[in-house]
Amino acid sequence: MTPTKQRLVDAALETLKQDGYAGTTARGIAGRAGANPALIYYHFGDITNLLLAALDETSARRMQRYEALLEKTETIEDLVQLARDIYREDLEAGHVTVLSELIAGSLQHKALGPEVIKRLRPWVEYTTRSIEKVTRGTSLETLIPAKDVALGIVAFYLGVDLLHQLDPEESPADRLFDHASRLAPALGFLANFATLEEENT
Amino acid sequence: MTPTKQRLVDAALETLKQDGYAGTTARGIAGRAGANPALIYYHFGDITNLLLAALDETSARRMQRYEALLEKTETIEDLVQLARDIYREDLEAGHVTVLSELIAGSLQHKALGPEVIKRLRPWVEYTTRSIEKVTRGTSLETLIPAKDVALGIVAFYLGVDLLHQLDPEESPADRLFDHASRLAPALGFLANFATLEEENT
Amino acid sequence: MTPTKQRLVDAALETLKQDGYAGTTARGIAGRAGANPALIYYHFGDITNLLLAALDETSARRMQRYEALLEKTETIEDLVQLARDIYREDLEAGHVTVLSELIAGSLQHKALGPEVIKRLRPWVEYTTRSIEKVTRGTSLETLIPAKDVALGIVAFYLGVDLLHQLDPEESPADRLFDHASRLAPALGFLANFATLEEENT
Amino acid sequence: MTPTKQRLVDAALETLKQDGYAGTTARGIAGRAGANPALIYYHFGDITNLLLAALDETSARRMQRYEALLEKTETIEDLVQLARDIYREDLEAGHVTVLSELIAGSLQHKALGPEVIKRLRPWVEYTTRSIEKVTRGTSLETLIPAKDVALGIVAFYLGVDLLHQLDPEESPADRLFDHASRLAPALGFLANFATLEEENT
DNA sequence: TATGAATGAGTTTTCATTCAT
DNA sequence: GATGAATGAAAACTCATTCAT
Repeated sequence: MTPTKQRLVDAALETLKQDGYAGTTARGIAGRAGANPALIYYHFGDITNLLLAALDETSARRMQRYEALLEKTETIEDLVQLARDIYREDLEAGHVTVLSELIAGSLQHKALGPEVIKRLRPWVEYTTRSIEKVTRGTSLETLIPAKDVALGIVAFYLGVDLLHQLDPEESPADRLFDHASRLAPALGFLANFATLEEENT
Repeated sequence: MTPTKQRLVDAALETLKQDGYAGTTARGIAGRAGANPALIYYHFGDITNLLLAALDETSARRMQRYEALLEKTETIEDLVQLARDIYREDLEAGHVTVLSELIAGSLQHKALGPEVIKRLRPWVEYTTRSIEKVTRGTSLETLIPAKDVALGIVAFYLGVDLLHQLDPEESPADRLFDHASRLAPALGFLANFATLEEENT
Repeated sequence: MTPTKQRLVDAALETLKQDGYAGTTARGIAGRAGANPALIYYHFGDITNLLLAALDETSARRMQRYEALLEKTETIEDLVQLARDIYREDLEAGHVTVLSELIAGSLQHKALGPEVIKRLRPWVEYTTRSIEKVTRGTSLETLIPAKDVALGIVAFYLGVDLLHQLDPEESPADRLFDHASRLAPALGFLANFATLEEENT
Repeated sequence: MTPTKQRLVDAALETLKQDGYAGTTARGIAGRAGANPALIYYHFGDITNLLLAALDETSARRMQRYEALLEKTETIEDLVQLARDIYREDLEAGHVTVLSELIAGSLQHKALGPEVIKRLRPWVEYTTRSIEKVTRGTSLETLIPAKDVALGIVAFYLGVDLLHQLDPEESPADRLFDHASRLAPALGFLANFATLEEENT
């Protein structure tokens, strides 16, 4: 990847984070990249392609990093910690904002939707795998399908990020993670109870 | 409110739902309302004001309706049902989409943010009250502050709506509500257990 | 028609004549009309629509005038004179240039072709009628179908105009009309001869 | 001529035929040639030069071929047949389209005009020679100057091609050539008659 | 209240062309 | 000879907004 192409990708990410999808223009991106707007079309064909390339890049980088973190995750307590680490990093870096802005924008630019879906799928799978890993062999495994929980968690991340865009002070996530950490051990107990319940049914 | 104003408000909501914040233009709204674009400026000053007026209206209507539903909500099981009813109605009517698009758009139009916050607050309060109502007197009351849970639930709704905009087929919420219904009774038990835990700490 | 709309139409015609299809731009037209380029889109939707509106107008004006001339045309000699009068007027006013440039441009803008065809048809019909009028009842009537000759004449006009665009000095038409005037009486004779020929076959 | 230059020339012709002058761009030509756009400037200086080189080439090829055909042309009937053969070949190969598009484009690019005139002249001369050859010694020789007729025929070819660009189905030429074949013998007779006429004047 | 016309700044995108390699 | 990157100008078109009526 040419240095200029890279700068355009970085600038596109930055612009999405700062100005949102509706505020992301070729001029804005090129300006931030210190490049000529025409280069966007030379390198990417159109703006949407650049935005998707940017999403690809940020996704690949994060996935690589988070796969490493998943390696070391074994227990539910670990998982809560992993979720919290990822949350912090993503929020600060604005990764989820890029995603939520592209989703919001996909109403206007219908072609965007399917492309974003493609790029969201690995994250749902990652989350599913994470859940399966720590619940495997425990009774939690049968309580709720990991994939459903995963989708719920992804939705939750997106929503929290929206709230954070709106009001960085009022972000509920930190406190919720505190509570989750506290309750994680109990979750194991609930699992057993739930299993008994089901057996009694 | 004159009929024209009303038509503009309705058209603004419809446009936000269909085309997203980035695709919402004066012409588009006026066209849908069968009105002259200049009327937007005559009646609302600018587009943003119209969008906020639209958010006000849809919020007021829903709040009135949902307050009534809350009246009849007494138990956790009722609450799960209430959550599910609201979710269905909101999703189908696109109420949450209006909100999430305005939040996404608030990155571009910075003045939008504070105004949206103001209009989001009643919903967090409503959710808080709902939780408090069904947990009052139970040990759940002390487990997690209702307001934190409420913010989490609002975030979850926003996120689910984003996913639904993206791919209406893959919406996770229905299945999650099923699981929640099933687990609601267990939640009561967890509450007691958690309380014991805390007493033991 | 608004004065501004009219000025845009006139400016579009003028621009097509002076700068050709490839040199016809929104700015150019608006500049000549002393109007804001955005008005083209306000009034006509896009440039192509304006060009077609211009073609409509110039066609309507000419058709009205030339119908009047046709009224007084009775003999072959009259017809040659009519052809010459129309040729002079069209060439000087650039009417045919508008047409030939739009035809040339229709290779680039494929949607243009069918629209131009529609607007060319009345001229072929006019020419056919003219020929039929002066040959009706004579043996020329059976010699060559009037419609074929008409299409040939339209083609000839277009070609002459192209040559005239290229080199106004070398235009062949004036001399050819002289020859035609001289030979017109002979044409009557040829007609009879041809008929005899056919009868002998 | 290097293979690349040749490919650029061929691609330029093809682009003119397919997309017209207004649709002919450096990228388009280079793309069709499988070459880098910069090569156009390396080899030809600018686009216009390439287009003229292309016109030169196609002209030279056709002229060589058509000179051979002229060798065998002796009578008026032969000439009508020659005209028809050339017409068919040119129309199918798009040779005349190249010419008419360049003429149409010369309104925009004023420098194009004189260059195209230069390259058109040999065709007028070729046509003049053709007419002179078959009329030499006959009374037709004095009827209309061959050069005037030649210009008229060239104009007609250009016009027919324009109509053919517009609507390949409605092309009038085939039928007109049929009529011309039929009437060619009569033309000889007209010639004599005309001569007598002139003598009587 | 309502409208049609108008505007200026902005949008995405394309273009011919240049240049370092 | 050939290439990929780059550029500045200009293209078509859109937008929020204003204003006279």
